[in-house]
This record gives sequence, C-alpha cells and structure tokens, in this order.
Amino acid sequence: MSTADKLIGEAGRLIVNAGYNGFSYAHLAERLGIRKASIHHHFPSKVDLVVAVVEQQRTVIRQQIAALENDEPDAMAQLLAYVDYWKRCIEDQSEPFCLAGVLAVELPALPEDVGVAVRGHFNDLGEWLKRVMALGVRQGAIQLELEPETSAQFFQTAIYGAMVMARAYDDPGKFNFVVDAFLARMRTDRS
Amino acid sequence: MSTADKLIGEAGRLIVNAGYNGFSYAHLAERLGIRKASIHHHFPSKVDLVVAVVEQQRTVIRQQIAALENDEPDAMAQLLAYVDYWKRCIEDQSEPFCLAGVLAVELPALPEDVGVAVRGHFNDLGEWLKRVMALGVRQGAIQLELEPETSAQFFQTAIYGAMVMARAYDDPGKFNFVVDAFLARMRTDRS
DNA sequence: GTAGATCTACCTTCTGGTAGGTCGATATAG
DNA sequence: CTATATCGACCTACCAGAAGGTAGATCTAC
Repeated sequence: MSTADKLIGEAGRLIVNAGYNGFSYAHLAERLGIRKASIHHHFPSKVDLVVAVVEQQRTVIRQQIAALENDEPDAMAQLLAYVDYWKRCIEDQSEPFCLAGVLAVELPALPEDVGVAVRGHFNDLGEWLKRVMALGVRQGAIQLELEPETSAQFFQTAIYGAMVMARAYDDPGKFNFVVDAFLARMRTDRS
Repeated sequence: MSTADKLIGEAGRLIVNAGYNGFSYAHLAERLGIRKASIHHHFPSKVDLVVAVVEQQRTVIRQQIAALENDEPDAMAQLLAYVDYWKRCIEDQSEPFCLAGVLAVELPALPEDVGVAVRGHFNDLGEWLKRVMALGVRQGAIQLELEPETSAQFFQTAIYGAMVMARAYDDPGKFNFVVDAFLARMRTDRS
C-alpha cells in the first residue's frame, strides 16, 4: 500500500475519533512513523488531505452501492446489507462513526472545499436510499404510505441518529437496538 | 448579565458551531471585547469553561423538564413542546444544534471531565423521555407495542439524527420534516 | 542521472496558560 | 467624613509548545 493510501486511511481514523480540528499533521506523522514534511509532499495542505479522505470514501461507497444494486435485486436485502455493514463497524469499533457524519456536525466551521465533499457524500447516500425505497415499495416490502423521499430521509436520520446515540452512551449495542426498532416501523409484514 | 454568564453563553454558541477544538480563548475574547487573560480569571482552564457551559445547559433543561412535567399532564403535548423548542431554534438558527450533541460526536477526543458532563445530559434527557413514553402509553397516545425505554431511545435518535440531517444538507427545514415523520409513526390515532 | 520520496531545519501564527500590575468599588478605622 | 486596606475584574506582557507550512539537502530506485 502506498504512503498516500496509508495517510488517507490513518487520517480517516483520526478524523472519525476527533474531527477536523482534533487531529494534526504531527499526530498523523507519528502514527505512520514518518516526518510531518513528508505528509506535505503527498498532500500540500490539510484541506487537500481531508478532501482526499472524504472523496476516497465516497468512491468506495459508490462502488459498494453499485455492486449492491447489481447483485441484490431485493430492496430490503440491500438495506439490511448496508445496516449490517455499520453494525459490524460499530460493534468492533473499527469505524465507530461515519467520517462524513463527524465532519457534517462541524460543517459550519470547515473549509468550503471540505464542506462540498461532505455534502456530496450525503447526497450520494440520499439518492441511493430514494431508489431503494421506491424499489421496496414496488416489491411490497416497505410501507407505501410515504413518498420514497420521506422513507429515505427517515432511514438516513435513523442511521446517523443511532451513531450519535452509540457514541453518547458509549455503548455500541445502542446502534443495533435503535436501528432495528426503526426497520421494524418501516417494513410491511411481507418483508 | 455577569461576564461569566456572557462567557458561558458565547462559548456555547461557538462550540455549537465548531466543536471543542474549533474555538479558542482568543475567539471568545474577541467576541466579548475583552482580553484572553480575563477569561482565565473566570474559568482557569478551557475544561473548566466547557464543563460550566454543559452544566449550565443541563440545569436549564432540567428546570424546563420539571416545569413541563408539572404543568402539562398530557404526554404527547410534552413531547410536542420539546420538539417545538428545537424546531424554532433550528429554523431561526439561534441554536442550530444541541451543544451536548456536538460534543458527543467528539467524545472520544474530549477531556474526561467534559465527557462526564455530556453523558450526564444524555442520561437526563433519556430518563425524562422514558417517563413521558410510559405516561403516553398509559394515556393511549403512544403505541404500546414497545417498552417505554425503546420508544424513548427511538425518539432521542430521531431528534439527534434530524439535527445531523439539517446540518449536513444545510437545510433547517429537514429537521421539521424528518421529526414529524417520526412522530407520525409513534402516535396512535388517539393523539 | 534524474525523479520521487523522505529527511532536517526552520518559520509564523495560534494555542492554552501565567505573572504581575491597574483600576474602581466597597469596607473599615481613625 | 476622610484615609486606607481589601477585593474582584480586568489589563499588558509574556511563555512554551503545537499548529500548518516551506526550503533545501539527501537518499533510493530505475
């Protein structure tokens, strides 16, 4: 793995733990056993680095979404795959919060370029969820009382709210508990 | 209003915007038109200040909760009063996020004393919500399929998730939209 | 031998924090 | 009714360390 990739990975972990202003080139250099100046060689400024971190995650997530939409025809199964991903990440604390979520909370204080990338992620996710919800309604797995848009936002809210709960109560299990309660209210008896 | 109170108020606003590491004594001093050193006179360390900010909010919220439980016998009305408070704060951007919520997202990187205060707030809120939910079920206003504990966490998740959504999409209206969708799924036809 | 990656050494600005002084109000003693 | 001691609030002037960032030398692999 290239140094640039290691930097992106480790920076992501630091941001998830402490936010944009909670990590520094010095921390990052120490973690990788290199000097600060070497980071500037790969990412001239902190904004460059953080944008790269967010964009890399967006790319990965878009790929996973595309694969899911290709391979899994069942809408509810797609949603459960997404939820399971986060359940695992939060349970084993390998990624205890969504990177873009942490940054979103700090949004008003972030450099504009970072903000653009973060909003981009939320849009990517929101658009996919709209498609899945519409599909789920057609398949009879999701209650059709509401517009797909509403269900999508409902679901996204649940995911991010559940992450905040897990962190605030220092209890990873809270994520599973709360998300499952939400899913139950979204499904029909057919799913 | 005393200088200490102004400091607590302004620090709160700065934290809500930028988080613990996103504001400094220098910012705060500038906002109030005093010198940095004067802040240290009132709050020797940054931890002292931030703990004071969180504890002040906890006190206010506990008072409001007590008043609500005294004056408003109807559980659903209590919940709506709470929701309306946040709808107003977010709509007019006077308090666009919960202070403790911002800090909760940064929790792993915060000084221990701040973490204790933040978890304290979430507990206060969670305990009240449990009481309201139990009352609401007895009054027939809230679906009784679930334990009050589950409903309480469900609701708390919705509030914090909706705040994240409003911030991430830079659209205060998203808070109302999403929270109302949640309330609809929690109520019975009787409420 | 050239290009990319890393290094040492340094800069400027900001950080939280301290030392010690000034000012005005209040309390007290003659 | 003064004179003075005390105190809280605020100030100027610092400090050490960390922040993000730069310049230029060295090392390494093709």
